[in-house]
Amino acid sequence: MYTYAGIIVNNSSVKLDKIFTYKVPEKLKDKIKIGFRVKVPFGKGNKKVDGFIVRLYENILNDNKIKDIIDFCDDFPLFTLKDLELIEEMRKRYLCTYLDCIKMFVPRGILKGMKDKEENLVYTGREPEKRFARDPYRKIYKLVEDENGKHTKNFISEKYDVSLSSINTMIKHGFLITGKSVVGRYDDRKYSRYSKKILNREQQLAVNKIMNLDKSMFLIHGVTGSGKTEIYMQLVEKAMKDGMESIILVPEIALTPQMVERFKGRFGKDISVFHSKLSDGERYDEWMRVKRGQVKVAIGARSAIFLPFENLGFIIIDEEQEWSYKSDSNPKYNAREIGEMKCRQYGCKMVLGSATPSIETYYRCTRGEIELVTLRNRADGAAMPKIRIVDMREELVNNNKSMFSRILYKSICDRLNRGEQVILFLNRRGYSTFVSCRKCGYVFKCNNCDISYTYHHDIDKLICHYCGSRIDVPKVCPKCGSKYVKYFGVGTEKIEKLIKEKFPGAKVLRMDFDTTRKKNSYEKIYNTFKEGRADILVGTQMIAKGLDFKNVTLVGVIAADLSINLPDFRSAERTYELITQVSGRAGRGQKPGEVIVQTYSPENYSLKCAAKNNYRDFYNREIVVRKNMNYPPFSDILLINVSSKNEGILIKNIQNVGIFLRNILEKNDKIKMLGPCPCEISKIKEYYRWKIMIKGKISLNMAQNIRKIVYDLLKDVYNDIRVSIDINPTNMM
DNA sequence: AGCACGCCGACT
DNA sequence: GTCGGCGTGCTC
Repeated sequence: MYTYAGIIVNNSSVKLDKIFTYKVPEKLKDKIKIGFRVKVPFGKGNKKVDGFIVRLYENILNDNKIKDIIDFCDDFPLFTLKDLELIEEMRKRYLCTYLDCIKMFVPRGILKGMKDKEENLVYTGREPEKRFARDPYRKIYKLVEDENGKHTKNFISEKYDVSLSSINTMIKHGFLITGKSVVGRYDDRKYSRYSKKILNREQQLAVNKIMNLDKSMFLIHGVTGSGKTEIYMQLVEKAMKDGMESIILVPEIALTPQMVERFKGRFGKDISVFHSKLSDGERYDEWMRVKRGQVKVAIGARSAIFLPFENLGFIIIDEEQEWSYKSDSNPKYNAREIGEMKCRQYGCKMVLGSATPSIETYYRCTRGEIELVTLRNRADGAAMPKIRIVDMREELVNNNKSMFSRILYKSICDRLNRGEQVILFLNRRGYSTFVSCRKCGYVFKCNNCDISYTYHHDIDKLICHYCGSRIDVPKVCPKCGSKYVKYFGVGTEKIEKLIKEKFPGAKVLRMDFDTTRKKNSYEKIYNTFKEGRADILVGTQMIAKGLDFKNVTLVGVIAADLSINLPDFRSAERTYELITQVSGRAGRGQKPGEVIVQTYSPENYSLKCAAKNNYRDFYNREIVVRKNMNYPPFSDILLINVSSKNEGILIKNIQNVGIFLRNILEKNDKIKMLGPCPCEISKIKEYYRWKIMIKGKISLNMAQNIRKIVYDLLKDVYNDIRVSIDINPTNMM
């Protein structure tokens, strides 16, 4: 019998991140368990707040000051003992609060007091008689009889165009009966069957290896189009036959209708789909379906890793290198790492898949921690596209100052003549990426951010891509008054315009943040291009992944240098990935594909290796760089970011934190501290930003200490300074 | 985070 | 002599 319980209060303050002890009243004693949400009196006013049970004690040392739990909030615990283990581990590892972690395991709907959705459904009663034995009553009675207890009266009235008042009359006389029942909020429309495919030899070997080898982690390294999805599906199916459940994680962007269709088409009602567009209610329902054991498979973005399965067989993470698996708000978890923790807990297998694995994961393969499974061929036997690197410096020498190399220009002409489609990729939206004065060099910058304005031609305004502020285009330089205001740098909008000028006969579409803002505009552009109603698609990052157009035979990368030159140790890895991914958009049908990559640094090894489609070569070069520079996977990086509207207070305090940390870290020669220094983007939305980077083998304890020091030193300026501490962030800026 | 306590100035 | 300003500190 437990008499006392340790509780985490539902209040997100860092200062309340501790376990409070409460007394369990007699009436709850026999039912109390870890994971229950309870109502407790809290604070001087004994305000009723929610709390989560994380400890149970038979006795405690002294119980003065201790208050009683009022009651349970739900009739079942919201998380299990295993979940609690994970919560504790996450709190340590991701340097956040208990509550931050607990919230990942509990759908928001429950905390908001949502319940199952109930509706008054209509059933048949006794048959209409006497003056009611005629239409419309008989007709309505028949309609209801056909789908007894399936619909609400409003639905019937709308669908079959009968009057609501007739239905009400029938209910009044007992010809129809209404009854409350629980209805799902999830979409239960039927999907056309997506039938099982026969695996080729390579795929079959992969499935066998994963099923039979006594290892828990696997990486499927397969070229784009090698049929990884079918492998996942067959693994999941095998697990289902053994009564085991599976989670499949995909990057948010990949949760396209096509992907969902495939999985629903194969697994029907047994699968639950999670994506960021679900409402709280839909999310709640899907979570409950998992909790009640009604679904065996879930596919979703990173947060789906927390679904309450209890009998896991597989955790599958597609495109494992994707940064979107790492959360950028607390808890700053990486779903890959959570997957690994769950694997240990449940003894299940984890399967990572990628055409361009992260350096960290591949390194672990070479060390035998993860079993490598390689797929060398495309499932349908199609050839990989040919990638050509074009040196833009030579174009300049040959007096070609345009954005298009001669070969790209000629290739586009070819495709247009043959009626094939072209994709042009440029990772920058807008028209001109900066505007400056030719006389004094003044660059137009946003007042709220340390970012130059981007000129957008279609609305004829300057826009800040960080805070969204927009201003009219100045006619004269605000600094020197000259009229020589000029536009530099090229974005997708300008590429679209240039293409229209150079190829007046071609139909051009643009897909970027600006053209897909409206609902369904993404699908619209996608379908227009897919159905061949356009010849050239210009786009940003957005078009790099997943899109499958059979008639695209040419992909042009306008400026590969953009991603090469980012101030981030992962820029080479990202460049390799990007080039490989955009290349994957070419030649997906019968006709072979070609890729043209324009750059000013053609000797760059990530480009060269991507062009040869040789991941091993790339990895071997990159891992040496990481080793020499002591970057992950050979070290951890702890990034402390602080921001404030008050630059003076910010600098003074971060300098102080810097001095303290340096003092402590100096003793450890395995750890290096860089900064404090302003971030690359030193101001966003009126907030000045500074950072401290700590690099080396950082133990959990060390990280915990650093966090404590930072929070202690900043506790008096808590209202003025925002702090973020991130272990192994994806974005170094 | 929120709330109470507490110690100062302005006002009935 | 009281009302209310927000600085300080605690919450089982």
